[in-house]
Amino acid sequence: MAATPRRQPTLDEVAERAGVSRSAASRVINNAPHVSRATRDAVEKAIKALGYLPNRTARALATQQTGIVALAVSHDDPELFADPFFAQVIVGVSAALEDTDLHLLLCLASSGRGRSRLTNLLHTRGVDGIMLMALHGDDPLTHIVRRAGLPAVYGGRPLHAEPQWYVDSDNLGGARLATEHLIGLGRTRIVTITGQMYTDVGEARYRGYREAMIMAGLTPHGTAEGDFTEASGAAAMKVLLDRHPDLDAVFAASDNMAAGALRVLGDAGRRVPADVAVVGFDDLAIAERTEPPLTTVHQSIQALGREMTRMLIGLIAGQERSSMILPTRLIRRESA
Amino acid sequence: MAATPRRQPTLDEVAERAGVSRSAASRVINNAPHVSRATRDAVEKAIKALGYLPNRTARALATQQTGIVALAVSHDDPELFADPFFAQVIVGVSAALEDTDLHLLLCLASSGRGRSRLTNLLHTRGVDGIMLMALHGDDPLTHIVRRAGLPAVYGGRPLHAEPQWYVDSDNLGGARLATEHLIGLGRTRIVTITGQMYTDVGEARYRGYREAMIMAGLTPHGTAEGDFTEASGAAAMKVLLDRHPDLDAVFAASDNMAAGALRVLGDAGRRVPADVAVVGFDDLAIAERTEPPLTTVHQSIQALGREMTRMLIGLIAGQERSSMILPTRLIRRESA
DNA sequence: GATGACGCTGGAAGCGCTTCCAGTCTTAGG
DNA sequence: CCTAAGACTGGAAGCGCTTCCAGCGTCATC
Repeated sequence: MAATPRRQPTLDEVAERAGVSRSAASRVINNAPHVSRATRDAVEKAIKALGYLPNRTARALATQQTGIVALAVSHDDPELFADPFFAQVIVGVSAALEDTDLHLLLCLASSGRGRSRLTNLLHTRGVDGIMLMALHGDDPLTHIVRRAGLPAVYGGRPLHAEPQWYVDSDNLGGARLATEHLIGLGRTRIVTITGQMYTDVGEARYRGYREAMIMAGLTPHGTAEGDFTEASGAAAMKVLLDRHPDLDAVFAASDNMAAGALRVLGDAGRRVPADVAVVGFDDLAIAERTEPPLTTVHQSIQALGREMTRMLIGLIAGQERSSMILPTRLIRRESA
Repeated sequence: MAATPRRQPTLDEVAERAGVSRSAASRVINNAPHVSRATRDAVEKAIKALGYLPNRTARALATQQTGIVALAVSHDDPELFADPFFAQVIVGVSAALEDTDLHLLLCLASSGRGRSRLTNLLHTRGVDGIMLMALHGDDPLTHIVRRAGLPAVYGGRPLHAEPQWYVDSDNLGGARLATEHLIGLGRTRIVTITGQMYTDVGEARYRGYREAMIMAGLTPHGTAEGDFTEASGAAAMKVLLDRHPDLDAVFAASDNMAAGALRVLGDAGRRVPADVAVVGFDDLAIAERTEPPLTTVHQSIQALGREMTRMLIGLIAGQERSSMILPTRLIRRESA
C-alpha cells in the first residue's frame, strides 16, 4: 500500500479553534497589520496545537505566485550535463534560494519533448520565473521564454542576441588577462586555441586574446579552433605546432583544451613553461593536476548561479535590475 | 522594468466562447466521458483560438495533486554534489518524467536550513512525492519524510534501516562477481579495499567479497578501509602491501580507490595484472583511463534514477509496488 | 404508449487560501 | 459629552479549476 497522505489542518480549523474569523487568522500568518495582541496569541496557539502549515497550492492560487523558479538546461546529454559546471551552478542557485521560500525546479530541455514540457510549464504558470543556461546562438528556448512573458535571466549570453537580463563571466577580460600575462613574460609568438566560434564564450575569449595582442603591438600568431574538450585541444595543438613551430606560448580557451595541449607539447619535446608557456581558462579541478600545474583564469560558477538567482528574485518582486558581468582573475601556477 | 506576465485565458472564457458550460469545457480538457461530438469540437476550437492552457495551480488545488516530485540530495558540498553520480541520477529521473506531466524539484538538503525547507515543502503539500539519495545511516531526512506521510522512494538503502520502498544497485552481487572473477583467474591471496563500513554500500560490497571467498574455500586475505576516494585507495593499498606482501589480487570497492591502488602498485614495482590483478566497482569514466584500463563492475546510475521515478509515480497513483535491486555486471578490461 | 436506461448538460459546491470592504469598537481631541 | 480618526474585525468575493448531482432529452424495450 502506498503512503497515506495525512490530512493537514486547514486555516478554517485554526480560525475556529482560536475563536476568530478566517481572515483574522490569515492576517496573523502573513503578519499583516491590524491584528490585536489577543487575536495574534490565540491564533498562534491554535497553529502550534494543530501543527498547522498553510497549503502551498491554495496560497499560490490566491496570490498568483507559485514560489517556484525554474532552471532550464539545454543539454541532457548525460556526458555534458555531468559537467561539474552545472553542479556548480545548481549549488550557487540553491545557496541564493536558501533564505527565501522559493524552490528550484530543474528542467532538462534540449529534446523536443523537454522543450514542449517547458513551454507548457511556463504557459500554465507553473513557475514564477526562469533561469536559462548554456544556450547556443539561436536556441528555440529563447523564443519560448520570451513568448511566455515571465521574468527570465540568462546565464551567459547567446551569441548575437543580448537578452534583457543576464549574468555572465567576464570572458573577454579574462582572456585579455591571460594573454597579457603571457606578454608580460616576454613571449611574443603567442598562439591561441579557441572554443567554438559560434558560441559567445568561444568568441569572447578569442576577442580578448586578440585585443591584448594588438594593444601590445603584437600580431596574433596563430589560431586553431577546438570545442572546449581535451581531445580537441590536443588536436588543435598539433596543428599549431605544425604551422607555427616557433611558437613560444599558447592561450587555450579552456582548461580541458589546455590539458590536451600540454600533453601534445610534452610528446613533441617542448618544455613547459621553459620553451612554451601555457595558460588555460576556467580553473577546473583538472588545472591543479596537469603536468605542470596549469596557470589559468578563474571564474566562479557558483557565483554565477547565485547572482542569476538574486537577479531573478528581484525581477519577480518587480524591482529594476540590470545585467551583470562577473569578474575573472588569473591564477598563477607553473605552466606560465 | 520586469517582464509583464501576460494574462492567460481562463476556462470560463473558453466555455463562454464555445457556448457551453464551464463543466462541459472541463470535461473536454480532461477528456472525460459524457461529452457530445459537437461540444467537444466547439470547445477545442475555442481552446485553439484563445491559446488556452489550464492553470496548473488551480488544477492542483482542485485535484490535490501538484504535478511535482522532489529529489532530495543530502549533500550540498559542491565537491560531492559535483560527483557525476548525481548528474546521472538526474538524467535518469528526467528521462522517466519525460512522458508524464510531472516536473522535478531539486532540494539540496544537508544543511539545517535546507532540511527545514524540505520539511516545510512536504508539509505544505508542495510536492506529490519524494525521492531521497545518498543518506547516511541515521539521516534526519528519514524521519522528516516518514512524518510527512508522502510517497517516498529511496535510492540506495540507509544502513540498518530498510525503507519501505527503495531502488538499489546489487552491490553484494557485484562484489561477488568481481571476486569470483579474480578467483577464476587462479588468484588465491585476494585482498580488498573497502568503502566506509558504516555505509550500506561499503558494507554490502565487503560482504560480497567475503562470501565469494568463503564459497570458494578461500579465506579473506586482508582488508583495509578507505572512503571511496582515490587518495584513500592509495593509502589502503600501501597498508595492504605492507601487511600482505604476497597478495596476488585486489578487489577495490570503487574505481577511484582502484585507481589509487593501481598507482601505488606501479610505484611498488608490481605488474598489473601479471603480478597483481585488480578489479574496481562503479565503471566510472576514470576506469577506461587508468593504466592499465580497469576491469570493474558496472552499475547504471541512470537506471537507478529512472526506476526510482517509475516507482514513485506508481506509488502516487496508488499502485502496489515493491522495492527493487538493479543488476550489476562485470566489465572486463586489462587489469584482471 | 409507458418505462427505464443511458448520454449529455449546466448549476453549484467545493479545493484552501488572500484580500477587499463595510462595519464595530476604541480612543483622543475639541 | 460629542465627534472623527483609527484600530480591529468578520463576511464575502474571489483565485481557476474539478466534480458531484439533478435534470433533461433520446432511444430501445415491453
